[in-house]
Amino acid sequence: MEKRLRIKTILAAKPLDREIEIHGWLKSKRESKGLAFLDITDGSTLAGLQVVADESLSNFTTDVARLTTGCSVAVRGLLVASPAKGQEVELHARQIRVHGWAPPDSYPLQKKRHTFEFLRSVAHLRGRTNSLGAVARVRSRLSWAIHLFFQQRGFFQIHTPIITTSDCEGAGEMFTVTALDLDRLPRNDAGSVDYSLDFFGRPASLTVSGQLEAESYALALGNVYTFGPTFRAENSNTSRHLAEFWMVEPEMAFCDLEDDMDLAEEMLKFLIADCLANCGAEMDLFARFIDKDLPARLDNVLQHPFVRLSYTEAVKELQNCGRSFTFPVAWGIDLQSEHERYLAETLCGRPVIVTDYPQSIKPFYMRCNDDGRTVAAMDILFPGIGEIIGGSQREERFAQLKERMEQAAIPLENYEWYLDLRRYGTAPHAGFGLGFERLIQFVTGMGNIRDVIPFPRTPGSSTI
RNA sequence: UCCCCGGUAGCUCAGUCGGUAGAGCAGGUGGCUGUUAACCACCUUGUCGGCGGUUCGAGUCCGUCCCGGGGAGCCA
Repeated sequence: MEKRLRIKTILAAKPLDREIEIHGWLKSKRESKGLAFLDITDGSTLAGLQVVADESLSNFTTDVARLTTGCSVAVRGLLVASPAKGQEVELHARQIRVHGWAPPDSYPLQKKRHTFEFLRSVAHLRGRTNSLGAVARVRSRLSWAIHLFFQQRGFFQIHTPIITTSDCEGAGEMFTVTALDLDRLPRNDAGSVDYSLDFFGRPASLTVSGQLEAESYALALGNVYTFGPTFRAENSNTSRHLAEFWMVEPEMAFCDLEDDMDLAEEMLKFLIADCLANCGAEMDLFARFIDKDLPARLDNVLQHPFVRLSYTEAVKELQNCGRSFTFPVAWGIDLQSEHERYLAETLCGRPVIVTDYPQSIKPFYMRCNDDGRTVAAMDILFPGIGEIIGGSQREERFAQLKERMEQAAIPLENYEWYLDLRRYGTAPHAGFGLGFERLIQFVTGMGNIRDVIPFPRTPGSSTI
């Protein structure tokens, strides 16, 4: 007898008229006289397996009749073709053992639709629902597909540090990491905290980006990528922001902005296509229950080249489109959500890459263009979700980089190592950052980023 | 952080002009040899987010705080 067969395997192989054993959770139960139909899922796939139980089971009245949604069971029986509509095969139980009960007066999940808002309050259980389980499987697949994409192309994964002692990485508020006793902080003569007594002998934080460290290894191994957690202490309360999220950051030596954009576009299309090919059941669920337009929107991304337009062109389009925006458009301003939405959704109707932003609104490490007022930056804007990728060609020229850092008041003493990359064997290089959860949002159609990560961290909220 | 909306049974929600609490689902009991969100009958379930105020009377009106959602800013 086959033990511990997973339902995904059973539904694919359909080992008919064989005795098998499954383990899973009861999704729903339907009873007639002396007969019960149990829908069992084990998490391996969206679909459940129908188990047919009758009174000949020794524990039919003592156990089987008392089963409710959420109970975990082991079922041993014969897999047969189903005589009724709705499923191809079913398992005729010869033995049912209860692993664990789920008292219905306290178990929060019911045989009905719950709001995502409610499910967030039971984050430790919500993976058992169809939709959140599907999100978890898609997330896992996308994670794997990211490694596939880069490894197939000869990129090396670099584990950049989670704890950083760079004062400023130019990407938002940081979480402090300390081993000091916060109730009894050591002070120096000036009255400020004496970090020389802290664990690292200097201030430390959680990383807001692995880019700078990735640059170091790009200038050693050529093509590298990072994929790990990232932390921002911004007080952002939106459906697109987390305090802890996962970011993918490729970095390539001997690579310009054009190559960077090509890679980003190829990667996004690869990831979407991979998900459609390998998570069919989950994608069908999202199309049915989450967003009816999802298949068309994904197909639209796959079928067309992304529109590429410079910031200067984008500003002209926005000024001449005849719309009045809440934030007026002028060359030099940062594009607002309403502007980005117009570009991606109305003007182009597909992903747009906006390039060559004004130097004044972008970080110091982006490469200055020959015009002296723009930098070789690119943002990829997706319809419905906004910025999903931000990238640039990096400033590889020592003098120009040092000047930009001084202008931006970056403490050079902490970045000598970064300047060394330009002092010794510098090379043109470029990279970008992809917000992993935003990608999952786009692929699944899920509206709130808190529902595409198992245990979301947001301002004022990190239950579990 | 700002703007808007919301918080009523385990869940999803209704609750009129201020007059004393409702439905569906879930759960329980019974019925039905094959159900598919099973069905039929009956039954159970309340700190109306907290505190304060107005009123003869507050789920309803006012103030305030807490929590959640949507949007904005910032970003990925």
